[in-house]
Amino acid sequence: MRDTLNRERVVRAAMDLADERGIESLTMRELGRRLGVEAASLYNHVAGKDDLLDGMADLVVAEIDLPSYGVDWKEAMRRRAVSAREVFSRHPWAAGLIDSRGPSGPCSLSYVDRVLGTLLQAGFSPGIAANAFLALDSYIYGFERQWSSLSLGAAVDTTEAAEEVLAAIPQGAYPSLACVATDYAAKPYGDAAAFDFGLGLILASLERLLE
Amino acid sequence: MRDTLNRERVVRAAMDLADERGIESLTMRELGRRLGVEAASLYNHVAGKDDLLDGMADLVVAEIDLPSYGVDWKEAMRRRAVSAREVFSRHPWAAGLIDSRGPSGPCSLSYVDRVLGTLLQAGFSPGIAANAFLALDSYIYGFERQWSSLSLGAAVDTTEAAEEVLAAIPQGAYPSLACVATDYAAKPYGDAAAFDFGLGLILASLERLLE
DNA sequence: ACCTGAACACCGTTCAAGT
DNA sequence: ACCTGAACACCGTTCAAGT
Repeated sequence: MRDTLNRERVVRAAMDLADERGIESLTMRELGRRLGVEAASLYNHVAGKDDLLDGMADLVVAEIDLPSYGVDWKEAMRRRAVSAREVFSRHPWAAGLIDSRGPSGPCSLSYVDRVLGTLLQAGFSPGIAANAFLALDSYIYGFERQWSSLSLGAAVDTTEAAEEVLAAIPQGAYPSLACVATDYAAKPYGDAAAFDFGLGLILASLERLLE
Repeated sequence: MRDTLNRERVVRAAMDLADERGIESLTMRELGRRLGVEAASLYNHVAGKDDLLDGMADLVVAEIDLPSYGVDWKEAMRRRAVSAREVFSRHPWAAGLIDSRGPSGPCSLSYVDRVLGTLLQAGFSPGIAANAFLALDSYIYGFERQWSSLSLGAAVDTTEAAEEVLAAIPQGAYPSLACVATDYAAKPYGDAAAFDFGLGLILASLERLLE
């Protein structure tokens, strides 16, 4: 259909398919169907499914805002963390895909270099910079998957989700969980706010390390 | 073979298979082969592959040491975090499996309840306890996958890994990455030490929140 | 140069038939 | 009660054949 197929269009279509129907629905055959072509034709533009997944991972990393060298290190780390979380929220399959494949693509490498560069420039030693990077990315990559695994399935708003939890709990069992869920139902918050809380904890401690 | 098959044995064998050959090698047919039985026979003990994966997730959570109520909250959080990381290191497929399925099993629920209970008892408000829990678990669940995605593939010791990185980098590109890798090659550290660093950052900030 | 059709080895799952 | 054999609808991938 419309113009001829190429690698870029194939990878983009794969990302859309994964976004809409989940990564487990991403199938060479289904992707071909969506592009109006047989599955076998995709092999003219992509070496195989592995290559397709590599392409998706690299395009996702490219969506994350890189820290610009000018700004304060803490603000730079905050911005790129927030940007990464938004990307992982748009593409729930992305975090798992990236860290099952390692930072191989050129986008990933310059991402790593920029983050480490910002930390070194701020005055962290190479060893601490590496550790700080790992701590931040562990949190960043872990957060969205943790968040979405907690908010159970189909609940429309977050208060409803908390009430679902409460309803599913046997009376009296899990009192602390019930207490927290009740509190949450009264004043719910979103994933952006929750993410900021944990991010602030890590950044505050890093700042103290610098003094 | 040896005795008759049952759900427990099937789930354990699935975990062993996933540990040894990767979660993507876990196949009903391969699992049957390993148990000396046709794939179809497994359906006598397990409702399907989804049920099998649920069983694996629950057994993994059961391997994590629960905090005992007696000890100081910070020490309790540290212990359960270290225990969880060890479990995820033994079972690299576990973190992804658990947070793609949500905390449904009874083991997961008492795990959540105990952690929240410890935080509430320490004096955190329900809202802060929930946020602290989420921050800690995002880090814990994210760490091992991040770590193993960084240490590229086949390097025997960690120094060798760093040298591999350096060799793969085009001369002069990625200077900060090269700097950190060189430093790491001189004095490498293990995953346990790296995990402790980030964990300490989060716990220290939480402690300050309590004052 | 790109696409199709058919094939191959592999999945998860069901079900009648055996013991 | 548990297992087998065969079948079904689905995978990823290859390759000769078409245009």
